[in-house]
Amino acid sequence: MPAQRPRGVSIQDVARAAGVSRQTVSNAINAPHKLRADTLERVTALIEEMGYRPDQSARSLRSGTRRVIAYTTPETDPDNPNALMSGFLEAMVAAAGEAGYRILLVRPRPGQSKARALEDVIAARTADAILLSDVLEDDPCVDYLHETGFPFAVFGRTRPGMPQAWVDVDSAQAMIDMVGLLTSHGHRRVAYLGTSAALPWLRHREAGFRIGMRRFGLVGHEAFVDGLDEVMAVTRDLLNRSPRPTALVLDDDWLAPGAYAAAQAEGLTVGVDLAVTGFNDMPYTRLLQPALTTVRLPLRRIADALVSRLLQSVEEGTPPEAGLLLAGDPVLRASMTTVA
Amino acid sequence: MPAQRPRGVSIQDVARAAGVSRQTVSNAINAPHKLRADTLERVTALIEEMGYRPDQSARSLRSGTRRVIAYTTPETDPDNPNALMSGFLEAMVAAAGEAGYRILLVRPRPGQSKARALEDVIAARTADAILLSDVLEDDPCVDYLHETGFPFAVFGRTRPGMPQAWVDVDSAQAMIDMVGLLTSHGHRRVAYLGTSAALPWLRHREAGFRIGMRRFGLVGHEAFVDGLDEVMAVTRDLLNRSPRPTALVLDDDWLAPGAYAAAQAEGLTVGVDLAVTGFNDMPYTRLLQPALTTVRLPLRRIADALVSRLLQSVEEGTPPEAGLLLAGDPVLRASMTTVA
DNA sequence: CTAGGTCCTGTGAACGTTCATATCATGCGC
DNA sequence: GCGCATGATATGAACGTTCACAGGACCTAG
Repeated sequence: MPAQRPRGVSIQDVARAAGVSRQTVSNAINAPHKLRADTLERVTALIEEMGYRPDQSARSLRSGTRRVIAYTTPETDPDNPNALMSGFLEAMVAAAGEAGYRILLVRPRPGQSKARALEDVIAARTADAILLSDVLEDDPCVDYLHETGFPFAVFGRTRPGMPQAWVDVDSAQAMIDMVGLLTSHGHRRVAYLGTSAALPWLRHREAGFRIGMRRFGLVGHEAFVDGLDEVMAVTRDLLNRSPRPTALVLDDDWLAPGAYAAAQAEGLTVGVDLAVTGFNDMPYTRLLQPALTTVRLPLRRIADALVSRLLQSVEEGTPPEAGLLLAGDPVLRASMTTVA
Repeated sequence: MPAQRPRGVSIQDVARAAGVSRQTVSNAINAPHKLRADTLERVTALIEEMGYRPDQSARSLRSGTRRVIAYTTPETDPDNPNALMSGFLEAMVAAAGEAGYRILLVRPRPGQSKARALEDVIAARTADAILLSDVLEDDPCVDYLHETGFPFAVFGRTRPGMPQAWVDVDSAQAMIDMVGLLTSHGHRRVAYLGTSAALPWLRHREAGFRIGMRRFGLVGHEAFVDGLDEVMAVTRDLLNRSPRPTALVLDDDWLAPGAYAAAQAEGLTVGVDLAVTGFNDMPYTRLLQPALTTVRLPLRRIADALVSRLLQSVEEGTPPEAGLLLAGDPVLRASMTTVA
């Protein structure tokens, strides 16, 4: 038998203690301007003293608002761990917190689809809005949320027919900028090592690289790996193509340790004979020797934008008109080199 | 003015449609055995068809149970990013989910103490239980939760006077085992590179290393670094002490990239001339060249144990009698060497 | 002194569920 | 056929809050 946990201080208790009505106490919290200064002070003092906080469930039931954002955590692939998630969540918790919202982590039960898990969240009125990340081009979750009209936002992008409630990094531009950065350091022969997974953001980076190469008139090759094991071999091969590259652009930081080792195996010293750049600014990139030049995602700005879009959808009932692209910040570290 | 979101299907709607009472619908969900087979079938079919889910707030308000575990996310120090958090959270979400609970992320508002944030959670009846991690020896949060008697559990350890509702990795034993592993690979001279931060788990690892060294009769030196910048210099110095070590034990994976570079600077090849071991099995350790031998934390078992302890506290009202130490799994990778 | 406004505060109802309990039907033994 | 137990379903109340509105105090102008 579950132990009966004593209920806490209720609004009625405070009202009685203060000699006012429930509504007055409620107003002290939700609409302080409606109270006379002395009453307000007396009531708030008592609220503080008695440790009263409105019961979240009761408040939600009555007002219909939960002050909760549900986030469906993406399944992490052990082969390509989403080390980003930690930082992204951190930023989201902070941004949501400042707006008075909390993040609830939701995961489909075993055998349950992600869309079904969202259906539960909506039907059980667990959250006011839903946050998605790592969505694919034709993600069924987006379609489902679009149909229901439930407020949501996406870290990533949604396709044209869908609500444009998304915020993303301008990966293509960041790559163009990275090529520009290499150009300004004298590089002319730049190779690209990518991941072959069919993820939209990887394709954006690839496209950006190509645009940058054309724009700055550089030459180079591209190669793609399918898993960790291939990194060494493919990178060594890439470094041996002619013209031999002076810089190696990676589409993700996770390729860096392998690339460093491949360079060393080829007798090249990263940061001296070869420049290497990454993408994402994962925590460990600063630990590498030499530290990796990469693109930092503006996680806090992304989170702020997502929260403001979510709140707009919740409060006004209309999703944002257009997506928002935020610039990535290139971080120059020791893996960059200058070519005479 | 906030748009009025239409309320969803209520228990009354289903009851009317099925021609039964509210209570019967409620029983179909919460106590199916109380219904006659045909009624149950009819009602559940209708529940499914109408997409009815009990309103979480109403249910919580009435029953007093939220099915939510609050987790106060530790502040991540940018200098020592807690890459572990991602994996731990993942495991917690999964473990809690299987028990029908969800994880709510809570963070103190700016200028608010962590204990105060917990007070809010408890007073507002936002969660049934609280999960803490990264607690220090005399963490005020633990004292506070102890006083209030609110159900909680800790990833880490609590000091003797406190409720022993904790689960932790037996870091000391893992270090002893690691020294044993090195011994079995023929190592006799082993150096220890630690982090000087005053964190309990680091001290457990250090103590374990010393016990292991004594037990296996090995010799070696210890050195500690205070920040990233010192790793190179301190490691090189350590490698030059006499007797020159054949293995280097790190107290955390994050030291590995620097240690690798230091070894290289000393003309040593990790995985050939020098064995290096880490702790935590962070995602990037597999990417290093050579891949790092390290200690994997049994995150899923930790999460399961934490959830079962939390539920015990919630349902029976009494915290567990004693803490639980789980063994870490040594992961043998290419950074290990064999000494003749 | 009173009408009419402006604040401020109080009261009943409602949100959707589950608890406690009542009612009803059914089956069984005698 | 009757009393009684058993199991299935229904009813009223309660959880703690906020909404909508009613009421009261106070002030000012006529």
